Amino acid sequence: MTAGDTREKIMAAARLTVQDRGYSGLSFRELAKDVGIKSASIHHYFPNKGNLGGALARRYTADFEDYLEGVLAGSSDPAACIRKYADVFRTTLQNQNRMCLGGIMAAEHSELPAEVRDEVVKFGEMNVRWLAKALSLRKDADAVPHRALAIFAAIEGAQLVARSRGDVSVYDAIVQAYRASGLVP
Amino acid sequence: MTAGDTREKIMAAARLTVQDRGYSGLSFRELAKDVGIKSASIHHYFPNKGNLGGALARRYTADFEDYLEGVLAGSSDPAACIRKYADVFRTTLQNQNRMCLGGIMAAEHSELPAEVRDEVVKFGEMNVRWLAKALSLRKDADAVPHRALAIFAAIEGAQLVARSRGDVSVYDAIVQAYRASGLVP
DNA sequence: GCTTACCTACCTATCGTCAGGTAGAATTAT
DNA sequence: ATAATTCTACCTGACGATAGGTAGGTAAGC
Repeated sequence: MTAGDTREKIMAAARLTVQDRGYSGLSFRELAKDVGIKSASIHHYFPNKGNLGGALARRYTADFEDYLEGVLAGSSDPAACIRKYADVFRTTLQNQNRMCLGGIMAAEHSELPAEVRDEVVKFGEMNVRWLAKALSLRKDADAVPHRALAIFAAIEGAQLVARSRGDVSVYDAIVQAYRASGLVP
Repeated sequence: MTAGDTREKIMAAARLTVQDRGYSGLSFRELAKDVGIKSASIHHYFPNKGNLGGALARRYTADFEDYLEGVLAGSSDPAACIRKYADVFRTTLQNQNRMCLGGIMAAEHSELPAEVRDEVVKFGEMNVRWLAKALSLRKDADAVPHRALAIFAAIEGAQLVARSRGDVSVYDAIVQAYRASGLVP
């Protein structure tokens, strides 16, 4: 097997599980079964669950940031960029009613080891930073940092509510209302 | 002990725990310790965890609805009513960084028994119904149902993000931005 | 020969749940 | 009025399942 392959498989499977069942719902035994190894072997790559959770969130943030930078590089229209941003959360919902890793982990805040909590905060900060950049593409934009934070929170909330209903069209309706109100460009 | 007193104590303690650690974080043994009885005794009042969770969410919805009806009875200004609505979520955060029961349970969607899921949906529906009533106090209000849904989602998201940061002022900043954008009256 | 990448086997802790018991209050029968 | 019965509100003590984690072994590759 290629070097680092198993580690990647573990992270990929773990991410999908956490996005569905949360960090608390992630178990080494089930994860090992998904990957095709034994649970003890996961400890070869991640000494403990907190370490795995932290790595997961860090990677999630990095991957998302990469994608978003690409979006920003390909368009200078805030509305178009933020539409693509919202589409990511929509796609996640469509993927078997999954949630944003940062969102589901935020809800689990009090059950999280410190190293995971820190990464969840960083994920949020990255989102807000990017949204602020996207908003700033329009020269007359004002109150950018607060508005970026609000859009991030609103999108997370839309996903949360839509997930509880098990209905992507609820997400669409909410985001549409955000646009109608002027919150989202 | 007064009849029904223990049952009420169980529900009160369980509600606080779930608002902090989620439905998955609620254990019969810890709950029993909080109440001052043995874990097996909880089954005398609630046959199983799903039943307790359902009862919890139902009560949470009813209590909140009672409060909100009072708000609507005391004012005919949408902005004032919805400010009081948002203040409830703020107070919850101030109560040791707790979350709305409906919000935290929504994140746990895939781990929830059907009877709890149903109550979570009903909680959301009640919120949206009330927000629609509050918005309709202004005669020229339009797109009321969608806007009500959007406000509910946005407030839940604001609470989620603020909780992950452990900072109520983040909630305040987000809600302020909602108002500035026109989403929230 | 040492490292890497696994494995088996086990540990301790905790989970929801249940069978069965008990003291006392309430109800019913005589 | 008293005795018999049943109900309420708990208890003890255990069940099987599952959790994260660890010690130590093995087989392959450099």
